[in-house]
Amino acid sequence: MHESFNESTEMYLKTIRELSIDNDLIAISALARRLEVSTVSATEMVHRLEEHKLVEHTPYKGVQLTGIGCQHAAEIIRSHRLWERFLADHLNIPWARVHEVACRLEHATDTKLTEALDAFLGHPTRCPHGNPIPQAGGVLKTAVTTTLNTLKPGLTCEIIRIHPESALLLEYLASHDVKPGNQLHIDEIAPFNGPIMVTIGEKPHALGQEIATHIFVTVIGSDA
Amino acid sequence: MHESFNESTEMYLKTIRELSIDNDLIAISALARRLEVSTVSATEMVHRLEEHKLVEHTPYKGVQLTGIGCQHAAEIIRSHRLWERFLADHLNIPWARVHEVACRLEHATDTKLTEALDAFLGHPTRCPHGNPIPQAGGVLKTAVTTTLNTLKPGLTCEIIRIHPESALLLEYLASHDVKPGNQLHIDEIAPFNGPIMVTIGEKPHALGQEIATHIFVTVIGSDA
DNA sequence: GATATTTATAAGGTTTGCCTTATAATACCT
DNA sequence: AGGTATTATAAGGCAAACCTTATAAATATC
Repeated sequence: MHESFNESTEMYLKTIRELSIDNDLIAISALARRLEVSTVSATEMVHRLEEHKLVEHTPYKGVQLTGIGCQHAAEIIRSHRLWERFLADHLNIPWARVHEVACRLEHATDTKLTEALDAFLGHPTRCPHGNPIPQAGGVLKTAVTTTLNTLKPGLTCEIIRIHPESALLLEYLASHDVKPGNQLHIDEIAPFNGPIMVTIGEKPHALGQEIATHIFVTVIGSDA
Repeated sequence: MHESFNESTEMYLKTIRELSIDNDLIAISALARRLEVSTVSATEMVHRLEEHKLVEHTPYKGVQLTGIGCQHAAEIIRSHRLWERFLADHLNIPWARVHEVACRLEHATDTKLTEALDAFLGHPTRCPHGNPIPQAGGVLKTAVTTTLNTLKPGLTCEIIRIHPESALLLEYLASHDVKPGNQLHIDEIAPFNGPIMVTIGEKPHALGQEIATHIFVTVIGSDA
């Protein structure tokens, strides 16, 4: 039970796990999009991963992680989120930046290091962006949340997590006070997939529909 | 002024700097040996580095770092040694292991992260193996030391640093109490490049000549 | 100065992960 | 059922860093 596969392999495993809810099938096209490679390249790589028994590919349907693949993906995500905590809490690196730094560190991190880091941090349960940190065994507990794009005006919510994360997205959200723990009121939703007008801490913000799919919240009240 | 070159490039730069005292010429064969690649591959790579103005190659003589190359090497070594301090002091990873872990982390570390880490650690000056941590500008101060293999029996020394480091070497040294700060008495030196018999904290140890070249000490006393 | 050793170069190969373009197979929709 | 869109495969290529084997050039040694 040692370390890492190579970085590319790890990125695929991690991305598949990030994109799938409950280990459902992920379209290779979606995977390719997120990894910023061509679908041909992604297909090729998926074949390689399949040979290593890390994923299963159902042609024309999608990919999903095998047990080993899933376990390994969890380890990468675990180390990623622990690093994020360290970077944010101890090195004072800005909330929006820790993600991309952790993206690099995660591939240089073996199990022993991950566990040492976890102990140092006092076994945190969530990353700075609100996402749960898988446990050493790969188990992950997710709170019941909704994405902002599914809600109606008049509701007040607490921001719980941002997912999936990306450097650009986090930078944008940080500049609009969209961070876990903050309260948000849905003022209005413009028609034709227009922006969602919200208030966060007295300040109004307009959030696009696509961005809203990354914002997980729990409803805590209603105007009515 | 951004980040890293690729890992391979960084390994070459770092190794050249580690092997050279005072930026003197390093034989490509020595470089190849340390990097565990063929001399042909090392030569090839040196040409590539030369094109990027990171090294200068004098045929049949050796390589040396250019200003930029040297600066970059210093940054890698800086981050390496800072990581070692973090791993040893905060994560309680064993003295002999931190080197190889840091070897991976260093390539995932940019200048901002390095500086944040430096501040967190309180600007340490030496790694756990006694080697000086280059300053942000690349400046490095080395204490006046001798390697153990150059000394005569009857001398008492303080172990100052282990250099160059490698996982195997450190593991061996750790098991023989050869660590910076410890005192060492040279009991006897066997003929024909035989082992150096020493006493460290009441316990006798036999150290090979090659190993002795990695042990830097200062003489603090003599039997006579 | 001749020989042995070290160093450099040339030629051809491998692996990994990516690319593009083109075509074939399947799925989805009306 | 037919047409469009998606997905898969085939073919050919590229760059980086390695490899081996063979030969040539420079240096070191006797």
